[in-house]
Amino acid sequence: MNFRQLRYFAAVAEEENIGRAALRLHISQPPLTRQIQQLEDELGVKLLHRTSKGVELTQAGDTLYHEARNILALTAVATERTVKAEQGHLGRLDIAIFGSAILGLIPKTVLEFRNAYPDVNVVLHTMSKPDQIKALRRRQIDIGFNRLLAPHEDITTEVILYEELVIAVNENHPLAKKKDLKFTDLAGEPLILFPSNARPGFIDYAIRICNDAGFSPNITQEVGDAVTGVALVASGFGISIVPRSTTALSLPGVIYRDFEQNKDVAGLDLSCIYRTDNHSQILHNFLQVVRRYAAELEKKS
Amino acid sequence: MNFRQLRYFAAVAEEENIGRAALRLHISQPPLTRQIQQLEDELGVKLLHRTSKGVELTQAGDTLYHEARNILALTAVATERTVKAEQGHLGRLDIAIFGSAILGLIPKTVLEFRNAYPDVNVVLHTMSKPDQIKALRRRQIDIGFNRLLAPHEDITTEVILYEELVIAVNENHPLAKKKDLKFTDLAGEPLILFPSNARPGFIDYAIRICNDAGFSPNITQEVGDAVTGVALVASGFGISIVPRSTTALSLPGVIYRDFEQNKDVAGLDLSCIYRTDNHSQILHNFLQVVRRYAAELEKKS
DNA sequence: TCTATACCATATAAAAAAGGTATGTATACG
DNA sequence: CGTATACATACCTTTTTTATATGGTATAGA
Repeated sequence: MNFRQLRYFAAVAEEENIGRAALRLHISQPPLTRQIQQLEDELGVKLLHRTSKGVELTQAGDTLYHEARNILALTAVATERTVKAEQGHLGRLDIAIFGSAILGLIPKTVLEFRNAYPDVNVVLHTMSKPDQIKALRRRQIDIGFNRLLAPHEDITTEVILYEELVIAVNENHPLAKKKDLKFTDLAGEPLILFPSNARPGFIDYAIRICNDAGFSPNITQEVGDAVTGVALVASGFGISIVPRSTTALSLPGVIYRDFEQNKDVAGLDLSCIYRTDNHSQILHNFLQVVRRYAAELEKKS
Repeated sequence: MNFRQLRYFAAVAEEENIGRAALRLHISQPPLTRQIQQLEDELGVKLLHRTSKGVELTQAGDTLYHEARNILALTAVATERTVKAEQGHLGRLDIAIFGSAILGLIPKTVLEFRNAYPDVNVVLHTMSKPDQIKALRRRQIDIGFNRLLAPHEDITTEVILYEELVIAVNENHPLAKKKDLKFTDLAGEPLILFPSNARPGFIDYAIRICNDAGFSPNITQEVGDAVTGVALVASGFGISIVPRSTTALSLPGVIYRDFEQNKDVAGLDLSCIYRTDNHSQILHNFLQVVRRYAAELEKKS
């Protein structure tokens, strides 16, 4: 059995007349007769009653006709889906994010991507930095988002955006009133930093930039994620340095303040990582959405 | 696209190696390479990444692989179902019955047929005699059951069984005590007959056989079906003549009595009708079940 | 760095399949 | 009783598919 025979048979079934079906198929009548005969021989089943005015389906023929329509329709869908898959409109994208990355760019990007590519199944995984690298190599994820990423041989690191650091203080804290906030004003202040569960991370980076500024930070608390950290600021446990995207999280009593001459204060990257040898069109499409969205953010600021 | 290409591609996808797949398919490697290339060209889609150790599926290739498996499986099922349909194991059978035929042979036959041919969809239609003929001609039904059928040119009438007539009387009625019941004993008795909604029917037949016996029947009541008729007998409205199969219906106060020398009293056929040109295997299989069951009944009596 | 090996790709000739034309056969219809 | 219509068959041509032989490329090991 082959597609041609099914296609031919469906035409004959619909026309109930071999000659007319042949006309419709743009072939002559004898080859069509032969193809139907071959189909019957191969199945060992009479599909048509030959009458003087044409043919009519036997019960077996009727059954096969419905099956054939089904198969032919499915085949059309199959090619369609294959082409869609090639264009990155169909498939699956596994994205790794880190805890506090739920804020800001990532959720909006993912949302936009899902709208643009509704047939791509997007799966989000929360993963630490080293786990993201491992999962990429194991091909468990296609792309990961993180900060302060070290370069790897087989993995491309692409900086999506650079975020300035801002300070989160309780509204009752003296620094909340002070203008022209400088980085060195943090000396001696009780610092709350996150995340504490991925090393090397923001904390190590914060220590380094404090040292560069000429003082040792007084880290009183390490927490796992931004929400907890800012919550502690709200409760008056101390102050915190956070990337600007965290300001999307507004808690009562918490005030975010820019540093004076922010350009001089070191900022923080948000990067994504993916296997350099991953030429998936889906990944490519997703990266385009990310880049476009990041460029928009850049323009606004 | 054709089945061969899908079959070949599925093998390549599973082996991840064209040479090995060719071995499995019992063809040499170059034609397989070419078939895959043609498939790719036709779809305009790269299905495989060629590597040094073999091939691996692209996202499009993976998509097509799953579709291909689906189509191939469906095709196998299609041939299976077509053969089953030819053997009368798959399809639909529309049966027409008349009101009181719910008793006796028909339900048991249908049940047995459904057990033997579970993939045949049996649909029962309640229909009067002329409607059955019409529905047969319109191919709305495949077979009808009825009594006292006139012959038709295009329709085969097959007597399934011949039922003797018995009398249904109330236990308090004088005839209930009388032995050696003769047909002429019915003269003057109030008769309840059915069905009243299909002419010519049993009623006309009853009038005729009474006339033949030398008296005019005293028909006091015509009702639509056996259940109502026998219920009236139970209530003492009169007596009734019924085919023996009706005795399956036992109501309090109703006694069924045979006629003496029953052979002489005319009986009643139960026949089935079907289009003479209907060579459906399903119908054939159903008729076999009916005949076997009728033969069993015959043997018992 | 060279060679052996294991792949996939290409070229060509033979075999198989599909298509076309002409003709045959059966049935309905005027 | 001939004509028209529809499917079947015979025979030849064209296209498609396969196998064999050969070439090219990347990897592994000496």
